[in-house]
Amino acid sequence: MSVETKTGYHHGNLRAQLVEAVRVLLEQKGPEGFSVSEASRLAGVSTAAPYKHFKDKPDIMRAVAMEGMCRLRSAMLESLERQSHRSLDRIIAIGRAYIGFARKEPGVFRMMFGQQDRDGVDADMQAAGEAAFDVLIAEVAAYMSKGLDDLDVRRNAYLLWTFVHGHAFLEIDQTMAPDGHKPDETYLLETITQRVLLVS
Amino acid sequence: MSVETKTGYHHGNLRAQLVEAVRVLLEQKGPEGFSVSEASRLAGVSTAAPYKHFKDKPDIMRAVAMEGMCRLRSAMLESLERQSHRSLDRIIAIGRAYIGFARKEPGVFRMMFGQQDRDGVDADMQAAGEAAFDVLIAEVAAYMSKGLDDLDVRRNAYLLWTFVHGHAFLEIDQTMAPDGHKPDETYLLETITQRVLLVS
DNA sequence: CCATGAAAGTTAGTATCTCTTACTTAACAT
DNA sequence: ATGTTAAGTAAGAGATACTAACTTTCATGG
Repeated sequence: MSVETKTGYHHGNLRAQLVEAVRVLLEQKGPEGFSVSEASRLAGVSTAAPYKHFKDKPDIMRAVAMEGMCRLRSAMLESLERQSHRSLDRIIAIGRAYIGFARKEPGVFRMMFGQQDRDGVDADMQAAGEAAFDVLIAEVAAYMSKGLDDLDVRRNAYLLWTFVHGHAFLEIDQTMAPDGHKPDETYLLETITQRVLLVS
Repeated sequence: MSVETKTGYHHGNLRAQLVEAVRVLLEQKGPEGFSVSEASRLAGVSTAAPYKHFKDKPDIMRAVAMEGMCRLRSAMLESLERQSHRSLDRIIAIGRAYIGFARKEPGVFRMMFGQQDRDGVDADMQAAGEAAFDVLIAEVAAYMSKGLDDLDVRRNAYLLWTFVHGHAFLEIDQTMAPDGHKPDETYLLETITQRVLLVS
């Protein structure tokens, strides 16, 4: 968790530690509020050192986003372990994991999605995003007893995803009223899951 | 549309023109890719001039976001003009306007939501966001023949909003597959509107 | 066991950016 | 006319992103 400082001349672990430092700063100060220099100081190296591992600042941000997307997928998978086979609860659990991640690391979460730099998204990032989405697809397919490529499976999974994604964003950007107007999250998850999966 | 340059010593319209210049640059180069200096040059003034109108860079971004939120609300309202009274199509039209705005100005759209700077969102921004949401609330209330503060109205409106918001984001961040997997938008809007409003 | 090449640091420096200070211009109210 | 003040400018401090050129360390083959 803490950012360990280096020992000798060679750091040995700088790349990973920079990503971690940037992650921490991103959450603390927001996307505009921190610098590569600051991350370097946190890691205990000179301000030029990062450029041995990354092309430029966006390249670092991409690495942070990428690592976040992998962790999101892991969290989604993990949430399934405590759920019984083929119940709606499995899908709700995925939604909770997704929203939980956004709440815990809003800075990284936003970075994971707002990334494209000129003509579209990085291919690796897109693959990672699809891998996370595939976790949901698999559960929806299992619940509906249909194949992974079935059109209704993909449609329903996408509907569920848009809902959870939208709620996660509205939750971390507090554009909604301070709370008074916002429905209970459990109610939301159960309702939307039912309306998407039980009606069709 | 174009950024007119100033005439005399006093610009006369600098504040508005800076907001416009930043808006253009934001769409062209992304949130990290432009500077206040650049916007100043676009407007034909010195790089110090903006600070007569804005406290700092985040203050400018806030103004851009604010102006965007007002335009979004206008677009939502406008979309209703062509719809007959009390039909589901009115709600679909609002969704289309919302998604259309995001697609047309993804940079501003992201800025409108990812704004909070330390302890929450600017109060004005929050009010503007709620004003936009209120357009949807009013239509849902009318469709359901219930009051604006009815719990079911607010729940359903929020469900619809999360869906459209999530879809808008996934659309502009192209985290999904290039198109192949993405369901048709008209299908999505109609389906979700029906499942939220017809089932309950 | 040593030489050598590459990986991964460093220092120093450039161009640019944000924002401040002190000064200047012009518009307007009285 | 004149004084006040809003809204510009110029100059500069401090920080940043990134590059170039140099240095240290490690790993590896002869």
